[in-house]
Amino acid sequence: MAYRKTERVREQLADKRSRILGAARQLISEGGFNDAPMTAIAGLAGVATGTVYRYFPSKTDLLAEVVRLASQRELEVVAGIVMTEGSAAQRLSEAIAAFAGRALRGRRLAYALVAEPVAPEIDATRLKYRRALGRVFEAIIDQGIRAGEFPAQPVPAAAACLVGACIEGLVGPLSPEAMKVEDDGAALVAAIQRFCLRAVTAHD
Amino acid sequence: MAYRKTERVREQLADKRSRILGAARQLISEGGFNDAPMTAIAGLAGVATGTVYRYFPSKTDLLAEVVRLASQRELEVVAGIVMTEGSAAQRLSEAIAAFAGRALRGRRLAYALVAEPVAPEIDATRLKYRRALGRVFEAIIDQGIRAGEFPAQPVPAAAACLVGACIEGLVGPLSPEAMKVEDDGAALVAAIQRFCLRAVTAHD
DNA sequence: CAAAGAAGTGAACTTCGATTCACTGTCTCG
DNA sequence: CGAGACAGTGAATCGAAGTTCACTTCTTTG
Repeated sequence: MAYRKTERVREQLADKRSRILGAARQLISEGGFNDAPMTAIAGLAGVATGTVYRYFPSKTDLLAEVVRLASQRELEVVAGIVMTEGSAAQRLSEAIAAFAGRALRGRRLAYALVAEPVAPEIDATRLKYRRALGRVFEAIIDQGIRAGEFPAQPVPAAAACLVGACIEGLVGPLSPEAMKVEDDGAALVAAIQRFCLRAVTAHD
Repeated sequence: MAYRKTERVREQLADKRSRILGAARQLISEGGFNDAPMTAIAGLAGVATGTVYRYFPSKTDLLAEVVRLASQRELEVVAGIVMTEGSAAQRLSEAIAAFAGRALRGRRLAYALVAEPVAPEIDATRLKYRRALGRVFEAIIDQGIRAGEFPAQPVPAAAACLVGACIEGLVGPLSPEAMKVEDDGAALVAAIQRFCLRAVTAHD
């Protein structure tokens, strides 16, 4: 009589959930948040609109989850680098290269993740990610100062500036309008890298 | 028979136009774009909703004009500094201080101007302003390099990084959530200033 | 297999704010 | 003044999503 979910069903549900998330992510990657209405997401995922609401209480929740997952991934990559061996300068350099490089590869999504207009509630998730990225930079700067590699400096402010320099250095090329020009990604990343290193390593 | 606008009428019209712009600007300054629906703008300006459409073809146009005017003003201040006497480093320092200081004073508006979620069309206007700010920085860096003050460096990238550093260094404190904490504005501006100067003046 | 419970459906509903427009008020000029 | 033209009004309209829900389809269990 009672209906117990079997393991197979449980998997199908999890599957469908990630299909929906994947569809949303793809639409956002291609056309930004504006090109991801519920009907389109549902359509791409191969389910009816109503079904989406069995998995996510609202569109905001769904989008926030997409942002959270994508951001989390980026953060992990950068944070992983902080833990490696090497001088602070080296690791900072690598972290920036990783962040910028990945952003350049997945341009549209990166733009949505860091810069595109969205609802405040989703923006909060995005902001959290920025802060986390900031903390990663803070950690490296802190280590650099203590190791005598970097001069003393206000760490949170410097970290925020680093985040900003990376993002804006990319948002120019990232922004939808500018995306037509196929610029030299490697050179751009290198320029940003050097800019950031000079900023934290130089003495006033 | 014909109806020629007299000078007085012409003035009244221009007046009403700027009253509407002012109302929109005020609402945006207080609560961001979301707190500025047409009815509220019209109400604050003391006209009917329909009247607004005699002055602006659409809400987008109205908001874009507000952004344009506000941005223009900021740009003028910064650009004015480039033209003054003094070393490139000095002027860069002053330009940053002016930009950051003004932004900190008019926080909510500054946030709306640089970071708040908006319609793509308005975003384009905002982007234009960022680019213009970038060009100002480019000019200073260029002069610094030619004067031998700064080392050679990719100028557009460096300028973009400067813009980003300034904005992000502020958006942390600017963002609506963080606005409760009353931090030390002067210290923050000083930190950003030094960060930026180190970045452009130091040798690799 | 039949019943019960869960998942899926998508058309209809709701909301919300931009935009319109038929009408009224105001001004210029002969 | 009176006609013609412009300005102002705000309730009604419209459009665009997000969300709901009565109904269908599928899955499990006795």
